[in-house]
Amino acid sequence: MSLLSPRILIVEDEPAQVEILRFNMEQAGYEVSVETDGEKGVQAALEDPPDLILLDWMLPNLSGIEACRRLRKARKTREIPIILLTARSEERDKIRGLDIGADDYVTKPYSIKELIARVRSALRRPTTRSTDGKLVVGGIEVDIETHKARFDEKTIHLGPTEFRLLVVLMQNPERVFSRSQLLDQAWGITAELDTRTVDVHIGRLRRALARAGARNVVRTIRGFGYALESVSEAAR
Amino acid sequence: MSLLSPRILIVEDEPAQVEILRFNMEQAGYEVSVETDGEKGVQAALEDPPDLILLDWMLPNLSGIEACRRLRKARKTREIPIILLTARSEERDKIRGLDIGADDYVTKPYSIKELIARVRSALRRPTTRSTDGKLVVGGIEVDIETHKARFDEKTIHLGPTEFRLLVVLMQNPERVFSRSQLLDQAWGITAELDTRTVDVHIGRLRRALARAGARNVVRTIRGFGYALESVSEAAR
DNA sequence: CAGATTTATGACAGCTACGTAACAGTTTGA
DNA sequence: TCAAACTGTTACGTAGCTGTCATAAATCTG
Repeated sequence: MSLLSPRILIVEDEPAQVEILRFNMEQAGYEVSVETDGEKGVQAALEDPPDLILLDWMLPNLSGIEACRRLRKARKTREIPIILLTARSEERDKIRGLDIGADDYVTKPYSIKELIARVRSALRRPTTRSTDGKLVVGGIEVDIETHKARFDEKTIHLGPTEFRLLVVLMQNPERVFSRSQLLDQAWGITAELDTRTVDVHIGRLRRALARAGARNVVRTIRGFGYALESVSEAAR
Repeated sequence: MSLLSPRILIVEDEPAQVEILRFNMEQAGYEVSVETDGEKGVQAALEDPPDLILLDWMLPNLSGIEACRRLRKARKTREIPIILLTARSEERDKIRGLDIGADDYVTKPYSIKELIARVRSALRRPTTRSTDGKLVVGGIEVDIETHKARFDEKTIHLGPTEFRLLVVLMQNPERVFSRSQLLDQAWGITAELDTRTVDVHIGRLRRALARAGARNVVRTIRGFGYALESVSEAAR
């Protein structure tokens, strides 16, 4: 998910509806973009994938159902939660939407409160937003889902920041990260911290790893930053 | 279970709901039959026992709760998983639903995806209910049907909320849940509560577990949330 | 080698997230 | 009906995490 507020793409042709949706979603703290037909909606989603899509059922150019199907086919948009907006009179059709992979649907007239609740819930759903799975690099094992880190069967105890730092490094073993890049990825874009702070946390991470027996794992690249040693030179 | 696709009996009086449910269940690969009141529902289930029953709470003729009770009494239907569908305003009733022996409940408005997931999960349970209608993690045993929890032969006394919380955690041992996710799952997606409320209930759950001798079961992940420890790490 | 530059580390004050008790408002069950 | 049980919120103490700085150590440069 974006580090800032989640981005929602609204695909809806009726201007009045658009305004209602836009207003409420913005109120709820989301960043909103709008497309007014199915074709453009799919295009926009492919070019710059949002975190969630609110998709009207009846659309000019490309029906909601077809748009939905296309979004599910493309890799870039496959995982994005889609909530269908359908009118009551379109009852029968709307149902079919779920079959093609919408996450949820809401019937008009809908309660804004309910819609927001569903949006929030969809964004939180772990199944959609899964970077999970285990990361294994040079004897170190990190499981994001259970939030556990181990080396050689021994649990590595890490603070929140150290954990995020380790995850970032492990997602790209061997790759060199500058201090600013690490700040971006492990702290968030908005962090305005002294880059020296990274040093300190790298130090703390190293100590935690050492306590579990993993040494020489985080490599210092003088003048550039840090990287993870993917081949365990510690196992010597 | 039937040799062909599992058969689901839907007992629900609102036509719109029926259509949504029927369509989605058929899409998910189940064979569907429908009854529109409690009396007929029980009859149909007795005559030709389905593999699972989706039971609306508010029904003409015979309330969901009563239907549920009758289904649990009859030998032919005793083993059939029942999922209760309840509206949010009927919140407190739903709790009673679990007492009567429903396997699970879903509050409206529910996400279709979630409902399907629960149906699948209920059907996945082997027919040997004695072992698998129960959740067992690290010495703790929870029986959703009877609404009872035990640790080491000792009964754990839990309030309704604590019980739901424990069930959610036990359905995914080790997995880390954020406070919001726990609110979604144990309270419902429309719940608008302070996330700190979760802390308090976790505390209550811990105390209840401790009274039965189960310690260090609920792990705190600072900055993230909570998870269930599947292997007792009492050694600390 | 000396001086310059960069990194490692210990110390520390401030802060945040967590655990818990207390409480008032409800619900439940006898 | 009343007593007991349950719920969500608040307040407060505390452990542990965070970011900064000062200083030591390492590395580079000429």
